[in-house]
Amino acid sequence: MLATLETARMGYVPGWSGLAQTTVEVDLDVIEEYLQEHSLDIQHTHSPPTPPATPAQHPHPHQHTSIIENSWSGQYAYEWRVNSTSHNDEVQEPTQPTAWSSPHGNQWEHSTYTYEACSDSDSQSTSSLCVGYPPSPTSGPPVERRVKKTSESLPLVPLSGKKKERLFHFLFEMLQTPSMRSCIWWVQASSGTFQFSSQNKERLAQLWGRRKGNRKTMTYQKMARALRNYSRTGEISKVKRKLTYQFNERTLRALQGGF
DNA sequence: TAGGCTGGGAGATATT
DNA sequence: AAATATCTCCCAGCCT
Repeated sequence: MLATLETARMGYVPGWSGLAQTTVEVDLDVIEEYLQEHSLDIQHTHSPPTPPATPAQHPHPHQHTSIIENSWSGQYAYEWRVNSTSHNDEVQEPTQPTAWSSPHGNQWEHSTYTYEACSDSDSQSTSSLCVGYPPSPTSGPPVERRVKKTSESLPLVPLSGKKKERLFHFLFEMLQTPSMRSCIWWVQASSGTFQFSSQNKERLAQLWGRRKGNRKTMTYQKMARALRNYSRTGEISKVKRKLTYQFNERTLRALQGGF
């Protein structure tokens, strides 16, 4: 378990490279149960790597696999260290799970939980993004809007006290999680453009709500409202394309750890 | 018509 | 304790 935690926070989980192209469905009940019972414990149930498959041809819709849960200890300010310099355009190559560290050498803990695979018809293009990776540069340049407080609010530097995980952290983490690609994926990783699955966006929202410990169910609509608030700070902007948003450059760099 | 987008605004909670 | 930040929640209206 410790080894798993260690490898997770080091940005590597065995078996991930093979999971990268698996389209899965999040079983939120399992996640919820897990989160309730093992908020910090590790449960790494990893499925054998499966060959790339589009949702339509997904062979094992209930296959178990693992994703990373950032339990967000909140003890220290954070700084992302994501190996991102090799981002491909259009497609996010299977990458290592997000890992971040505090300036004190502490790193956010990750735990893994099990969930079941899912299919998403809407993400076919998407999943093909994952497997065949058709380009989707049509999203065009980000829409610049409103006043920006920009990255003043971005925790690039050590902060004192505790910090809660923010939505864009969560989204970035999900984007780094290959098995979440049925819910969210990079349209153009190099530009920070990402898209939600119209079919699984609610699942992702629910996952966010549960991570935050909300009493009521989080919905995509509410999550999107929070995303729109980011347009005021400039951290994320809406792209003129359905369910598509874009991290601004500084936010993306900060998340990637590249300056 | 449905699904998605937008923005106002009040309220809750965490952080400074 | 007060101010501020960051959502959360609901709503109405618009767009495609």
